[in-house]
Amino acid sequence: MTDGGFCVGNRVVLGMSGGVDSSVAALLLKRQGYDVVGVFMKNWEETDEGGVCTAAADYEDVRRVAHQIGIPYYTVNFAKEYRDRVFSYFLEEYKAGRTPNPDVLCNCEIKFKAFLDFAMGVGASALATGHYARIQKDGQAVKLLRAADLTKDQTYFLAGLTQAQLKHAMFPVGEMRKTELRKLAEETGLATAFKKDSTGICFIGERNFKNFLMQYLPAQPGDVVTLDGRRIGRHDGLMYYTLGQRRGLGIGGMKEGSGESWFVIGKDMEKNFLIVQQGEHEELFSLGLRVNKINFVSGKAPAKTFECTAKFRYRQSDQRVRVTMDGDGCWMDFEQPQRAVTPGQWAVLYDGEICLGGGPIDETRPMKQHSVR
RNA sequence: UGGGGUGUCGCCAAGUGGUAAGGCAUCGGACUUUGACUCCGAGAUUCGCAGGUUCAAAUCCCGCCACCCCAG
Repeated sequence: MTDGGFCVGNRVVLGMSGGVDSSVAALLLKRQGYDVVGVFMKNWEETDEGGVCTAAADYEDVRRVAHQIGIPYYTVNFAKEYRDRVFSYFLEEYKAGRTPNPDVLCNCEIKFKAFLDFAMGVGASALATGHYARIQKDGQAVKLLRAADLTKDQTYFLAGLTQAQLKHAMFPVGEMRKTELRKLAEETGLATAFKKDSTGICFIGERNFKNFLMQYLPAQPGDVVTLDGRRIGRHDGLMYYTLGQRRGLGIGGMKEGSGESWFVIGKDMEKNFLIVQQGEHEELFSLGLRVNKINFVSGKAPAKTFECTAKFRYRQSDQRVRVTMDGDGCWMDFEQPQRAVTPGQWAVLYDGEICLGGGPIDETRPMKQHSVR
């Protein structure tokens, strides 16, 4: 065993999506001598707008890659678990006017819970995925580190995981750069070598987001208003918009005004107002935030108060913050005002390479208090 | 049915004889395993309508239509 001693057996269950990353993960694990079992998760039953079930095509890719590499492959279905533990939360958050991040929860509840249980149940000593992240052994504990390829780092989505979960996790592609990975896939002739990276909510896929939400959350049209109370448009429902959003407002070319774009700066759930402002101003920024329930990968906060960096949404550059623990949650004060920090999204903390953990944003401290009229 | 003003892409708006700026919105693409932001690209053979002058008009002339304002 040269895997750092995280597992006692030789069997590894690998979650295979049908994408190039998990395909290469399979290749690497196989080459390292593991007893690799590829498993495709089908966690969403519906077809896309075109009536196409993309899961079938993805599973076909899993089959081809598994054949090429010479590993067995299976499929599991956690659609019920996904609906109960992820999608229901997702809808509740939107109803409450927030902007949830289902994929962070999916990792906590599905991939590294239901799926991990499944893997353990079939005798695997570890569960591997194609995530771009790294795990480092630290005594009895494990640390979650950013991926070697910082442009692909996905630790943001893994910040909700615990020691118990990460001790059984393997991220084979975490040390690779994406370009190297593509090259390896191509050289090996993997069927997925040139497959386009997938985006969209994991397991649900790319959609016209608004139309998708409309299927579950009926439209509740209301007024689009400015801070001084002018009604300058109509919206289809507050849940279809997020803070900082520009497109889809349909506001343009008014006689008065600066000619700049309009952005969503707030929602008045009581009055069903979508509050917008022209141009990027203080009302769009916040100085701090609160997380009511924060997870630390290590199991506990590093200190009562500490400084580190943080991301408030995926692919944002790190920002310096001061964290002050408060019960199960904490406050974060930003060194620099941050644009469009949005409740429901995750605030994820980093200490250099180490992902410390994170939690969903519950409230923000606006740079400038504002309310309509 | 008196006077004045205005009609240029969905909206705002340059352009006053030389062959339709720009902004917002919209659409397409890139980026992206959330939702956004961002970036790139596209668009009026046509200037309320119909004639006329001119080598050439959105820009000049004539008529009509629509809207606005002030008077009544």
